[in-house]
Amino acid sequence: MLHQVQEHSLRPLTTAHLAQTMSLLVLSNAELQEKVDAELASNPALELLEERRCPSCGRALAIQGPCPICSLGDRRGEEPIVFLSPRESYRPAAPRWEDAPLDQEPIAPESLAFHVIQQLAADLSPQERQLAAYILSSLDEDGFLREPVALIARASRRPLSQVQRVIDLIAHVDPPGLATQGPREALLVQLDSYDSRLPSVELARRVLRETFHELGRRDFDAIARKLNTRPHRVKQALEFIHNNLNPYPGRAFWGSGRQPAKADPNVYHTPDIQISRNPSDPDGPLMVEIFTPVAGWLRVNPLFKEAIAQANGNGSEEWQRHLERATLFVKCLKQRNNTMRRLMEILVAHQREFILRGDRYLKPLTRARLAQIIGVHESTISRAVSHKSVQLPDGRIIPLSRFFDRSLSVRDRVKEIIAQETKPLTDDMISAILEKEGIKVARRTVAKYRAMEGILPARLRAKRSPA
DNA sequence: CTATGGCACGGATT
DNA sequence: AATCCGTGCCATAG
Repeated sequence: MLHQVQEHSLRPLTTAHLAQTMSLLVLSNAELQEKVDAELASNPALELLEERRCPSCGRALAIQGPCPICSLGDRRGEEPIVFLSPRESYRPAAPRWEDAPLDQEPIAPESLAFHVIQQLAADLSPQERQLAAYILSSLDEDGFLREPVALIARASRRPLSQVQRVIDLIAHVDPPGLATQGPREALLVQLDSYDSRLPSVELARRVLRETFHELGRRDFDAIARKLNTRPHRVKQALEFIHNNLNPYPGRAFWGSGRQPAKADPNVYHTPDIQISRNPSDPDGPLMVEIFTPVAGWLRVNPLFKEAIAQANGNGSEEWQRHLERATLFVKCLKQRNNTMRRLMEILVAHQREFILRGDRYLKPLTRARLAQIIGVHESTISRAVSHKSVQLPDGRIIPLSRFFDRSLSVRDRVKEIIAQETKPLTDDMISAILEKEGIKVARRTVAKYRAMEGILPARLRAKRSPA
């Protein structure tokens, strides 16, 4: 029998509680959403309260108490502001282009389409610009072109080859992979910007072309068999894809959108957490929004509780079970939120430079160390970190685990060294340069970093091609 | 002969 | 206990 505890107690009540808290903690927001929906549907003791909005700014609130932004006052400094936030309030309205007329450019500045057209303008004839505008206006929320090319050709009365050419151009400019038919094609297009002489790149291409289905199930062995390679090479190739490519090119740009029906858990589409600058104080505290799966909030229905108390004992076993389950669920959610919140507070405070200035500034920090700081078990942090994605102020969506990437900053430096070289530097030389900067890495390791970033070895880099 | 990639080992991390 | 990661050694391509 559950007994009353204080509202903010973090102490687990029962082993069941502990187990469920853990199981909720690993879940990404999307996964949690399903769980909550299911629970809500099957348990009458659970009640979803209507969402509450901040009276002054209209922002939806996920917690009791005042709006975290409005009650900010004039907080300065670098301590991040971390708060929970119902996803709905953050989803910027997706651009609606479906009604865009063909004969004019219905393109607002700041929009994805504008961004693309800008890059393309010089290479397109006026005719083609119109066509591009039309194509861009037909993209779905993920940035994919679901409409068959032939249809577009007919609608716009242009030759198919021209339509295809424009699509290809669009696909190869900034958010690369835009206007393709789906994640697979998007990834393939993005692969084009890497050199096929790199083994991982070539294998990645084959994986996507020939074994996309198996890829979805992360079945390394099956892929390896089908492609006649070893599983560990497949793993490398997939790692490459995972680290360097984005299957939903449209999302990174305007941030978020509706969850695709079939979410690939290994891929980041819509973030679980969003970090942004405070618009009214860009150099001040960072705002960290941890999305919650429901708008409004969840609680045990007090009427239900009361009804049980009155019906005391007569055949209400099932109700009793519902009640306990609901109480537990709410409690676990609360604890999950709490853990996430504390995690992000420390993490963002510690990695502010990384968040604002880029990969180079990621400071080394292990999950174990963080666990020590917060005072929880390491496995708790591991769970909290896995399956989560974060959107940074610059719009990039990255896995939360990247905050713990030991080699990220060095890899970034390696990239820069190579970008600035006048003649190709060998791995040994790069290793030496790094050593002078106080970074001690073996030559072999430089080679690995290079490969991870999709950079060719020195001798194949002979010709520089300035953009 | 030199630069690089493959493999495997051992220590750290999860 | 399992996995990840940096590194050393060796084979090989250039």
